[in-house]
Amino acid sequence: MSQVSVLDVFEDMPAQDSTSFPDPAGAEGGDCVVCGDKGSGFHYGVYSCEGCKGFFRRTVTKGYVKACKSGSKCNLDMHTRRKCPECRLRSCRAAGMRSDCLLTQAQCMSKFLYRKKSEAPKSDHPISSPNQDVSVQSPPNQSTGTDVQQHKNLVSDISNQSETCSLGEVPSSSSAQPFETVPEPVSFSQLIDNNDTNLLDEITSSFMDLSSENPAVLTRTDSTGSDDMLSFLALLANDTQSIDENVLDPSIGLFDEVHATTPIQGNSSIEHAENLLSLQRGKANLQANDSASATNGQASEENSESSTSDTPTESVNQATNPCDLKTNLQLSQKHQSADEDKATKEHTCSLFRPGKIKRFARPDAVQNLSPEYQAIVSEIATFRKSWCEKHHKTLCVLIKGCIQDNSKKERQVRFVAHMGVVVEKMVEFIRTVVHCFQDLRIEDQIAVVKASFFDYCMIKAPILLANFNAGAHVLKRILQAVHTEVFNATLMKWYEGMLDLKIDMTTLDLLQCVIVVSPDRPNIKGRDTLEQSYAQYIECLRAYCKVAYPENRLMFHRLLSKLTEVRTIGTAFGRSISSECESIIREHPLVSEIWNHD
DNA sequence: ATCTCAATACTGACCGCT
DNA sequence: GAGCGGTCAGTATTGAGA
Repeated sequence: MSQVSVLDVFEDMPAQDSTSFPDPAGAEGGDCVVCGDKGSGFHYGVYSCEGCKGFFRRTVTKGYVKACKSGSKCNLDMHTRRKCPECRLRSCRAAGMRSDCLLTQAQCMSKFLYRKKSEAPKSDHPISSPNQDVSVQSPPNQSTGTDVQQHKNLVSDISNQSETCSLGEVPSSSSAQPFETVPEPVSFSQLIDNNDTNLLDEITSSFMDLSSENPAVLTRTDSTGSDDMLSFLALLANDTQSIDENVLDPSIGLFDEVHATTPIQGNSSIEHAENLLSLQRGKANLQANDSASATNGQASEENSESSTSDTPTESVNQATNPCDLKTNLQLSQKHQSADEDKATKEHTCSLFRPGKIKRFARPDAVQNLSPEYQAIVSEIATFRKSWCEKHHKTLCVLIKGCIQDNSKKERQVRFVAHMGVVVEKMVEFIRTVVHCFQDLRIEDQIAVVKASFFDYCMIKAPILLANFNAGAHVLKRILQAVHTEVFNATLMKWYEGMLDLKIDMTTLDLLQCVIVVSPDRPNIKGRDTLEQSYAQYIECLRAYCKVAYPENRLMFHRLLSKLTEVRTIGTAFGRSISSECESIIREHPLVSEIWNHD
C-alpha cells in the first residue's frame, strides 16, 4: 500500500486563510467545512465535525496517509470521507486546517507528565524511581540512619573528587555574580518545608516511576540514569573546540565507537573529509574574524571560504586539535568502514549526516545588517571567542573525565560540579552581552537565570553535537539515559528539528539572548526592561534571518516555534537531571539554586 | 478462487482538562 | 464555553491458512 507524507500534501496545498470561510453560525446550521457532516466547533482553525477533527489530528501526528488511487481528485462528503484518506487530508488542508494548532510532541509529553503527577497520590505512595536516592523516599523531616550515612558519603565523595580529579577551576558558588548574595546552602528539607508548591511539584514529578504505572506507554530503558548526562552537560557548557578535541583524541576509549556508529549517506569519503575540514575552517575563521571584530568594532562571522591558516588563534587550535586534512581523511576511512555496517547501525544516528550543516558560516550576512544589529552580533562573537580561550583546557579535561569515570556516582558528582561551569558561562554571557541585565534588580537577575537556564542549554545542544560530527554516539548514550523511550523519542524529534533548520552559531547565540530576556518568566518584577531588550533581540534575529537565510523566508517564524518548544523540552530536561542527581545537587548551593524557585 | 478468522488499523463520539 | 488531546467501542482492512 503506497503512502504519501503529510508534508508533501501540505506543500502541494497551501492552507487557506480560514477566516475567509463563512461564519458557521449562519451557514447551514454549522456544517463541517471539510465533509459537510454536522460540525462540532472550530478545530485546528476551521469549523469541522468530530470525525474530521480526529482524522486530522491522527494523520498529522502519524505523518503519512494512504495514497489516493484516483489522482487525488476524489469527491468527498460525509459518506465517502473514509474511502480516501489522502483526499480527506487535502480537503482538511484546503479548508484551512492548520497543523501548527496541534500540540507538539514535547507539549504532549509535558501534559502527560503533568497529569501523571496530578494523579499520583503524594502522601500515601512514596514516589519511587529505580535510580532514586533513598533519602528522597522518606518524608523530608524523617531522615533515616541510611539517609544520614549516604549524605556523609556524598559529602566525602565530593570532597575527594575535588581533590583528585583534574577539573581545573570548577567554580564554586563564589565564582560569579549575581550569585554572590545567594550561596547559602539550601537543604532538601528546607526546600520541602517552604511553601513553594512549584518546587514541590517539580521534585514530585521528577521522582515519579511512570513505567510501573503504565508500562505499555512509558518504559524505562536499561540505562543507569544520568551517566551520560554528565558528558552532555559538559558539551552544553562548551563551545566547539573542547568537544572537538575530545572526539578526535584517540586516547579516549570511545573514539572508535563514536565514528563507527556514524553512517555516511551518499557522500564519498573524500567529500566527507572536505565537509569536516570546512567546518574546522569555519571555526578557525570565526576566531580570526572575532579578533578582527573586537578590534574594528565590525561584526564579522565565520568564514569558511576565505580563512587562512596563519592566524595566531588557529595556530593554537592546531596545536591542540589535530584537525588537519590527514586526520579528517582518517576519520572518513573509519566512516567508510562503518558504511558496511550501516544497515544495523543507521537507525541509531540518522541525525548526523555529514554535510547537513552546510552553512556553518555566513560572513556576508552580518555585513548586511544595520550598525545596531552588527554591534549586537559582534559582541556575541567576541564573547564566544574569549570564553573558548579561557575555559578550553578546563572543559576538555572535564569532558574526558565525564567519559572515563566508571561509577555512576563519580559521574554525577562531576556533572553537578560542572553544572556550576554552565551556570557561570550563562551568567557571564548574560552580563557581557545582554546589557539590560545590569539594569535589573538583583532578584530579577537571579530569577532570569533560574527560569531560562535549561532552555539556554537545550537550544544549542543539537547543533553543537552535530557540528563536530561526533554527536551520534554521544547523543545515543545521552538519550538512553533520559529515562523513558517516549522522552527519548521526543528529544530525538527535537534534535532533528533543530538540525534540519541548518542554522549557524550566530543564530543560536541570538536565540539564547531571546531566551534569556523573555519577559514572561515567573517572579520577574522589572518586566518592562526585559520587554524592551526582548523586542530588540527579536528584531535583530528577524533581521539576521532575513540576510542569512534569504532562501528560507519562514526561518524566523520557525525559530519562534522552536523557542516555544524549547521551554517544554528544557523543563523536562531539568526534571530528568533532578531525578538522578537530587542528593548531589543539594550539596552544591549554586547548582541547587537553579531548582529553587522561591 | 473463495471463505474464515484473527490481528491490526482506522473511525468518531464522548470525555476531561486547560 | 471553546478547543485541545485521550479514550475506547465499533467498524474496516489485511493477511494467513484451510
